[in-house]
Amino acid sequence: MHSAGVLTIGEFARLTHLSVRTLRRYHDAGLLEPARVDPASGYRYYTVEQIPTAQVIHRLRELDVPLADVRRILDSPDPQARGRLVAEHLRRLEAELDRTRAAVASLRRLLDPAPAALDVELRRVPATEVAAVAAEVALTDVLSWYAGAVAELDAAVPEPTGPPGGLYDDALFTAGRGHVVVHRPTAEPVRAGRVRPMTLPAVELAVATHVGAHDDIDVTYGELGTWVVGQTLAVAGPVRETYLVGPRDTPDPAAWRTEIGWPVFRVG
Amino acid sequence: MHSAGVLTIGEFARLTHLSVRTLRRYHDAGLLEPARVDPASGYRYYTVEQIPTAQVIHRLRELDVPLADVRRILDSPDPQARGRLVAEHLRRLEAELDRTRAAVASLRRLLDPAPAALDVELRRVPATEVAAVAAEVALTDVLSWYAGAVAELDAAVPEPTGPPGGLYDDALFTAGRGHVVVHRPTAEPVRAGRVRPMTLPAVELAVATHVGAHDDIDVTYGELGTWVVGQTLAVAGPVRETYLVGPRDTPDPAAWRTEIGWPVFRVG
DNA sequence: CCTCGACCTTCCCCGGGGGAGAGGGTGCAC
DNA sequence: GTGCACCCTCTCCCCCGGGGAAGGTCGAGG
Repeated sequence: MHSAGVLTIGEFARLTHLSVRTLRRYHDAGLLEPARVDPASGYRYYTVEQIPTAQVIHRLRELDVPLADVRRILDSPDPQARGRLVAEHLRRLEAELDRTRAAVASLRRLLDPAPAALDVELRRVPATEVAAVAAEVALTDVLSWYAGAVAELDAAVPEPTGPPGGLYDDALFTAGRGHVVVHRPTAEPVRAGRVRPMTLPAVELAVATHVGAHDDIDVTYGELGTWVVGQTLAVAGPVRETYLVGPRDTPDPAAWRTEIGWPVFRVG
Repeated sequence: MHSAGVLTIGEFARLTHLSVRTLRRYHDAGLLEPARVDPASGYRYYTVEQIPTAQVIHRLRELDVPLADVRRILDSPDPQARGRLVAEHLRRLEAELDRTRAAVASLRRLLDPAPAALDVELRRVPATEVAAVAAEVALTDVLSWYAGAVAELDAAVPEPTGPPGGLYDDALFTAGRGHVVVHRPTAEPVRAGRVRPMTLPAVELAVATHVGAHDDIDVTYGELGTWVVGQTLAVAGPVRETYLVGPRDTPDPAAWRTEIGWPVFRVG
């Protein structure tokens, strides 16, 4: 069984620096079909022409591309489609890198004692008429969903009477998905596309303003919660955020200001 | 049960944006002990003072720090020790980022058609006397092990008669760990520390030279293997690498030259 | 023919959770 | 008193990309 260019799985493994185990798995997953499988013995035979494919798979796996996506990339017929899929994964890597950087920065701030006290205000808010887009959203999708919803909202609301805001169900954070509303206050009811008129009920809010990008926002949530509990109050979602200064206003995250309003009620 | 500052697990989850499930898991793992556990009901009670700890854990998990390491970080008493552990993880992240960058660059090269043909030479090599450091090494540790071994070797060998080289067992790549030897040719036997005299046996080698950093080296291995198979030869490890130009010579990876010699034998 | 290595399949394990469901206790409002 | 939201424990199963081991079969060489 040594015709020229035909390799057993072990030889192929040595030439590609993949393990035999991994090659079998790639076969089962439909990623790298052996050139021939002996029907009697089940032996897998590979050819040298498959080495470059194996190397591409190897690189994609080093980039943590899931096997299913690797298959899609390899199956896409023309190089352009392939390039698009790869580029999309690279964008995903970039985004993850941004998140990592943000977590590192936030961790440094958490470990350095940052005693800056938070201003918290108790505010009674009347019922408000808004134009809103609402949906059940997963936590991982909330940023992209928000981008689309706010764009549609901006297009539909000609003269908003205040900055945009959002309502976030507790379950979004504790269960990973929940009801989310993005809204802008309006004088007239607006109904277009996904946009619907909506009345935000009157509530009593504990309000604090978060300064900076949102990577740290749970810290402000924690401080706000600490204050609320210290006042013998309790929180009762959904929480309201108001984007006083956001990416629409300035590209510098350090200048962003987000008002967090947590509905409270008295305990005991 | 609503004394000021004491929270049920659900309330604590809302304040920290962690799931109830995860908080229970962190308790079981000894990461975040509730301030009080009711012996009758088993209810976990947390205090607002624990919020910052929960946030640090959250950040570390965002950085993929394993729970066991998170525990070590939290358990380390003084802030300096903590900072060291965190810094160590950040270094690990940096290293991974480097690997990711290398994989991206290599992937681009693989997807662009790079037809540059490889020069392969069949060479009969006589037995050679060398000074060597050998060990059983895991693939993940090979770079750091190599750095230490080559430093010791350089210190022990006053007048090497050629560039440094390495021997790598097949199992290193296919099983993740294997026998590795780093050596330099010498006129006189050298024995110091881990350094031992050794005779490299005479073999017939298929030799190719890899140009550039080692992130791509498996591509050259694949091309060399393709050539060998095309000559109706077969490879038989361990493979030999000779570092003609390496990091010791120039910091520019593009100028590095690594000779790869694969022992071959005739088939059929 | 026998042995040995290479190959085959199948099953369990890892980590850090998510999800579901059973079976029961707790605390608060109506 | 009753409903209901919340909490408890416990048990299984799932995700992913492998690693490892068990036990069987194949092929080549002496």
